[in-house]
Amino acid sequence: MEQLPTKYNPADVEDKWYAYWMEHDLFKSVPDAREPYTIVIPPPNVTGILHMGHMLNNTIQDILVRRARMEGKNALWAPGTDHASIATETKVIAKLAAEGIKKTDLTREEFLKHAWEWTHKHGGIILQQLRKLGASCDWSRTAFTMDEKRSESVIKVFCDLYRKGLIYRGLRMVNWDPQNRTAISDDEVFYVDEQSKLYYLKYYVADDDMSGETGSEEEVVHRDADGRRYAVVATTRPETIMGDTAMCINPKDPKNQWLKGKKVIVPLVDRVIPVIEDRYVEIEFGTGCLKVTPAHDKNDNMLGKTHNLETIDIFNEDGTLNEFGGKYCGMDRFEVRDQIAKDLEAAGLMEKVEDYANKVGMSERTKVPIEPRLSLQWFINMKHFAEISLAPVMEDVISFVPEKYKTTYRIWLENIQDWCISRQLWWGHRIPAYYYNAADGSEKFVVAENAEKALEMARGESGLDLAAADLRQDEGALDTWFSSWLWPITMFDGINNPGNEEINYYYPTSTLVTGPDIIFFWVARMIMAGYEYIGKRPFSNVYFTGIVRDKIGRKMSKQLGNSPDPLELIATYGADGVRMGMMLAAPAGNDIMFDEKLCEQGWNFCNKIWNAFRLVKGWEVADKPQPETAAVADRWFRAKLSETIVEINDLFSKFRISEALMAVFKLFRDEFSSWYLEMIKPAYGEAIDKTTYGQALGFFDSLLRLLHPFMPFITEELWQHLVERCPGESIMYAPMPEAVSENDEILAQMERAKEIIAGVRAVRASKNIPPKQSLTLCVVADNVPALEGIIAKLANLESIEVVNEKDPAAAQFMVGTTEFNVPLTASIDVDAEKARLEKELDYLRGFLASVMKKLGNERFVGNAPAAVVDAERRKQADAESKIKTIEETLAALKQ
RNA sequence: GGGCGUUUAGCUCAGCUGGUUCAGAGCAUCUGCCUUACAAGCAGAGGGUCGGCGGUUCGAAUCCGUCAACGCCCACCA
Repeated sequence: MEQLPTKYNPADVEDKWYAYWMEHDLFKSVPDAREPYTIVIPPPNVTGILHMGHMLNNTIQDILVRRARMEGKNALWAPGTDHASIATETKVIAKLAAEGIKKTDLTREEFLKHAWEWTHKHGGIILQQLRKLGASCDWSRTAFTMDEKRSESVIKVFCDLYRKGLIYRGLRMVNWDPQNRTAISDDEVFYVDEQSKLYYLKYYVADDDMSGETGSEEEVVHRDADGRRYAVVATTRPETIMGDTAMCINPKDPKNQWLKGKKVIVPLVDRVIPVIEDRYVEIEFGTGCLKVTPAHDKNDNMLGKTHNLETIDIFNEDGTLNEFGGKYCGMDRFEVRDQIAKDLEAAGLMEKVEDYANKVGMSERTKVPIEPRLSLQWFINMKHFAEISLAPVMEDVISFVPEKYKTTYRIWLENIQDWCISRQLWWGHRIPAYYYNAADGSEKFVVAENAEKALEMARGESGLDLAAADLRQDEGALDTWFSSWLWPITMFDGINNPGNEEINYYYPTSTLVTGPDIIFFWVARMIMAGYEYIGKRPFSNVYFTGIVRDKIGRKMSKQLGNSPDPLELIATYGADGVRMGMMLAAPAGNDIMFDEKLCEQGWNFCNKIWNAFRLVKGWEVADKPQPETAAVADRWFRAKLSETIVEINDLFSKFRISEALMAVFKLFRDEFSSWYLEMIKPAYGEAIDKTTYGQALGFFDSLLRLLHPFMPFITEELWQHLVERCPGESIMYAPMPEAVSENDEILAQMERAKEIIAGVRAVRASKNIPPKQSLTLCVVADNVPALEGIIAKLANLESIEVVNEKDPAAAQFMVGTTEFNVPLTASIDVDAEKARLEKELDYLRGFLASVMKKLGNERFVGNAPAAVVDAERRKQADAESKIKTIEETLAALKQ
């Protein structure tokens, strides 16, 4: 053991132990009689790569699962990936584009071939990366949202919900992503502030009799040089005027009363549209006149429905204008905006242009502005799901950590909108709807698990002798979240094979660890699916992690380049160091300010553990009696360990994982290394007794086990070398240490002894006395402090003496109300000592005054609980005693 | 516009149902040490009127009100 290097090198051990764990199938779980502990991984995008968010998230999951395993539970961490419909399709399109291939030139089959190639090439890289982190997933179960079992489940669920009437097809305003040419759900839209323009357009009155102003003086009537009257409409989207089918005013708007019942002419387009009235229009905004484009705005669409307006869709799927765009046909919507502004200006139809700050809805995936668009899509009626999923969370059947997300969850459910689940994409689960022409020529459809069944149904419903070729399957795919919401169920094949052994055993899962950004997308919907299909919660706890930010609080992003490469971090600091760094920065529920220095701290700690191990294993062991100090040290550390275990258990129960890590960290570094090991350390060149050595190894073993969930690699390495182990044995299955009886007395004695030792050390520091020079400690009291031997050893004292008289020439310090003197050979600096004591005295007198003030207050003494009053009396006595001692010392110094 | 949350040491945070864990931890800083495991370390030390103001109370970092700053979520007036 002596030849162990003084520095810990993670690279020497990490891959070795991961291979060992795999080789011995130690991550594997099958149902048995033990209590299960299940975590399903939030499936990362199949072609994604590891980022810091994954590091945090997966470190937490691994800590929880490793701990559960050591607590004797049958722990399973089930891994897998998500096909990420829109994200992957976007990437594949980009890759093909780089090769000069357009998606539109490919057939569905050809495109999917490319997509699968891409998936196989990049798929699962992220899972390989997780192994570097030490993730103890049962890889034999690796699932994919688009593999056979999961796909079958998704289609089944779609058909089932359709038959239950919870899925319907409808023509609705949806968020259209013109780049990917697909609808997306409301949740996939994000709004950005944009500095844009507000264009004021002139809408001339049709068939104007040019009569003078009638009505009130408040009316605002515009006239051109010829006296023709026009209304002014403010809009941010002049390019949509081709789709205008009305102008709308508020019936109560005094400015615009004169427009009532009139018709106006759409500028440039020259189409005549009616002026309608609706209270929806804000009188104060712009001119109070609103152009209504029912095809291209959600609210306009509502107006259109109310007022029976015509709907003119002027856009193609890709955001260019169609034939209704007239001369702008074929141009992109934003080009048209610029061009039409110029044309309006030239035609004298633009009153003015103002700067205007507004928000624009963007597609989360492609970052292009979404286009509200009327289209036929598939929806889930969410009312039913909201009903079954609200109570469990509000009543803590499923507990959210931190709790604040309960409110977020409730509000979302209370305002829930139907979920648009169809996407005009190819990469994903294809919608199992089949269209055919009925006898009257109209298009009908059936929903079925497969084409054969669909054909059968279509024949039945139509009465026609349809052939397979007469059916056309819906071209669209399902929203990715429509498969993810089943993840905790389909992981155990609970849809295809309800009530199977695995679903019965592993479901409900224990804890879900995820980010609050997908609380609606995923967490809420899993709860819905869980209750709908299993009738039980999908998980007991949801732990929401924070967002990983850089040390100055910016979100990590590729653009900023402020996101470190996780694998490089692991290469530099070791997985254990990085895991500790992540956890140190991650208090529950807060965003984490990641600083690489924390990983360094993690590695430093590994080094500390390593060197403590070198020390202990380097001792020569002899068969000789145990010294009293070592026996005391053993009793004390046993109590300290128990105390910390209780604390850690409590912290884990509250998911305060970073605090639990801090507790183990301090236990190891401060209590074990700095105190315990120093207490039992044999004198130079001497051997340690067998008893103490065995106890020290036992403590080391316990500490490694406590640390293992946080730092799996170094703990396995050292645990294996601590004593002889059998092949296949692993700390992964060593039981988590449990608290034995606590011994409050020795803990208190030790805390006092530490203060005394620190007092002597402070004297050494201030007087420049080398640690090697032994000293005498005088106690101005009736007896020697407890744990005398320990104090003498750690403070390097040749004796501890009880004295009645204080020694004015000695260095002095107090612990509690007891005074200690350290006689010195050299004379002390009287002035400095006086100044120090005066300062102390000032503080104590102030403190005493505040205590006396309280005790002098009748209402305090009368109203406060007796225990509190007693405590104040004790403070008083202590302070008085200390003051007396210091005054005496000062008096002695002045002589 | 609506809601939620945050504000405590230079930084990141802990302080639950008011009073001996009440002003704490880690990091950073300063001082001294290459002490026979570790200088990636050890031993000491300094540092905050707990965002402002008001209130309740014998007593407030803690409860209430109010203001301010910041963050997040939802909605989306063209």
